[in-house]
Amino acid sequence: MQDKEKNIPEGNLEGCDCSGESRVNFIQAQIDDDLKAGKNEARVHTRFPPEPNGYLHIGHAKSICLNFGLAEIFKGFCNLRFDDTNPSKEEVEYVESIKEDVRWLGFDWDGREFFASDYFEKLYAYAVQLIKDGKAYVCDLSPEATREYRGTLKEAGRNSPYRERSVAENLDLFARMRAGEFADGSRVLRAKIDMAAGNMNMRDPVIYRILRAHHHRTGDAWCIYPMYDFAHGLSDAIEGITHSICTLEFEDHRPLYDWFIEQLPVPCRPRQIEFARLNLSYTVMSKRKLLKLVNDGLVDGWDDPRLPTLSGLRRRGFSPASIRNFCERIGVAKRNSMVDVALLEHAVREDLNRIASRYMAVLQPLKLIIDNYPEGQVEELDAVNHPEDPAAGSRKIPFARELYVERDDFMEEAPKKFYRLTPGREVRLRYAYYIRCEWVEKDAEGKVTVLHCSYDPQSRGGSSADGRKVKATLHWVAAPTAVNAEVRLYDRLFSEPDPGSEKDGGSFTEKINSGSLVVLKDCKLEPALAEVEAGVSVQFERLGYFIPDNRQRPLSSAGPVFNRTVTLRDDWLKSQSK
RNA sequence: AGGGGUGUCGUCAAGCGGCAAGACACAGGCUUUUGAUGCCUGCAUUCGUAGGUUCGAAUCCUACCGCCCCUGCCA
Repeated sequence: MQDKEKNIPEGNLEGCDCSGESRVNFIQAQIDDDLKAGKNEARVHTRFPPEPNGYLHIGHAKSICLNFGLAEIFKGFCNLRFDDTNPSKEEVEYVESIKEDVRWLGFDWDGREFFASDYFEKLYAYAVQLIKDGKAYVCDLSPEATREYRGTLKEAGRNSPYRERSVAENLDLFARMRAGEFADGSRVLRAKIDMAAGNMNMRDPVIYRILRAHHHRTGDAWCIYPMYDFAHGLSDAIEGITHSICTLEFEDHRPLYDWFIEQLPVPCRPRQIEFARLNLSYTVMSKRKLLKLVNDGLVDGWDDPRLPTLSGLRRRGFSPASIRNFCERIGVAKRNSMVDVALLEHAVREDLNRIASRYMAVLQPLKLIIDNYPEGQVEELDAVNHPEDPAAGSRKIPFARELYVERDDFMEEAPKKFYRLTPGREVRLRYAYYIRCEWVEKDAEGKVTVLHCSYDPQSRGGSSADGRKVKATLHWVAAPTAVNAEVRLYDRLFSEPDPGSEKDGGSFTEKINSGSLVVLKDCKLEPALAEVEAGVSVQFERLGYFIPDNRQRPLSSAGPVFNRTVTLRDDWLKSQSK
């Protein structure tokens, strides 16, 4: 480890958080090599290049953290560039949501906001240059014919009959394509490379197609649009990008990426490096599947708290820091893998445990009456807001003769390991008193409706005068001052680790976890919870982390609505399910 | 005539010829007015398999096996 640190160039040590706990990933190692070789003036400039055709998800977060992180580590820059070369799928709504999500995650592109469409004119000029150099030609083959001529994975393709058109004719035809003289799909501009290449991407790839669609930025100025392979690398070059980080499926495109850069007089020679995209267990990540869930009404929009979209995670209560930490921990490599959601859950708990104030809320209320407590009396008890952070201060909570406690905290016939409330047993009400269950009221079906208890006035605050111990501490809410609320309990959207795999035949929508959303309407909150501001995570003691739903109208008379981000770890529950 | 990748603990992931980091998960224990948090302990004699080179191999060589990606005028 000592030796390793010595190998890091002086200038990069500062600001590099490879000071011991985290190590360089393979991309950082490759960038180090490029820096040592003095490539691109020893600059590091990356970019995050989303196509504005959908919402960002946690897989994008991995890429965002990687690209912006690399720029920070190497003291370079990271651009935000929208890859908007296909107007038939892209919309402004998406560019806005993408910007909001990147900002929310905590990254700042500092004005370096670009669009591939900004370069349409330059890209067109590059294409003309290729034609002049005899490296591109206009092809009249239909889409079907093009496919047929391309050959198969095992057989070489055949040259297009239009491959040997003269430069003059190609120039004329390409200009007329732009001028709108030809129908959509009737002609394309193709790079002249090698129809026998083992790599399909090199079999004279299409670089411009005719497409009459309204573009969100250029309007109807163009009826021809560049393809990804042509536009992406050249946009990188135009922006002075040094390292173009993308996912594994583009590995096969790298020779083409390099080919365009080599053929044209570009200002910079970026290097494409691929890494494995993120797969998370118990969820789906593909845009197609997410879109289906949204369109089929299987979830409540793109920001449904069960979705791995950044807007969904935000609504669910995941903090930006927890997502960044998660992305840090999963690492970056080239092997396909599936990360356990438990790691994401761990990351939120870790962050929220640190920052969330504690409150008491009863989700499934069971009435509890303290028979020896003065009728009509209400007193204020002190409660700390955060047991590990004195600076968080304390608050008063009202206590009264009638309370609500959690249904799960009482069992008439308790198993040996259950040490919460049961007839005859004494437990502590957090920050309040020791109470003992004396008897229970039941309804006609035998369901317990009210717990009658006695309390020890000497135990005010939660500790007894004689020092006797009690095994359990329960959370509670005073009935007279309880705030009614709706609480939504979220769980993993799918019941299988890899719902996206189609190996078992079934559609992923059949694997939806029917218990992924449970809505509780008669929850009782301590008064202070009515004041929690939007976007602020809190802990309901002994239950989990919650956040006010961000779609609820502020003045709703129905009372607050909270979303459960994640439960607290629960060894008792765990031991029960075994 | 195919091309490109990749195989290290249940899940991620370091490792780059000198004797298998770390995290999550899991299992125990201590502390605790949250069965939370925190703390401690355990958890790969072995690196897809088989050969070879070497004093020494997860690291080098050879062969085999598995898995992923590629035949959009999508990105």
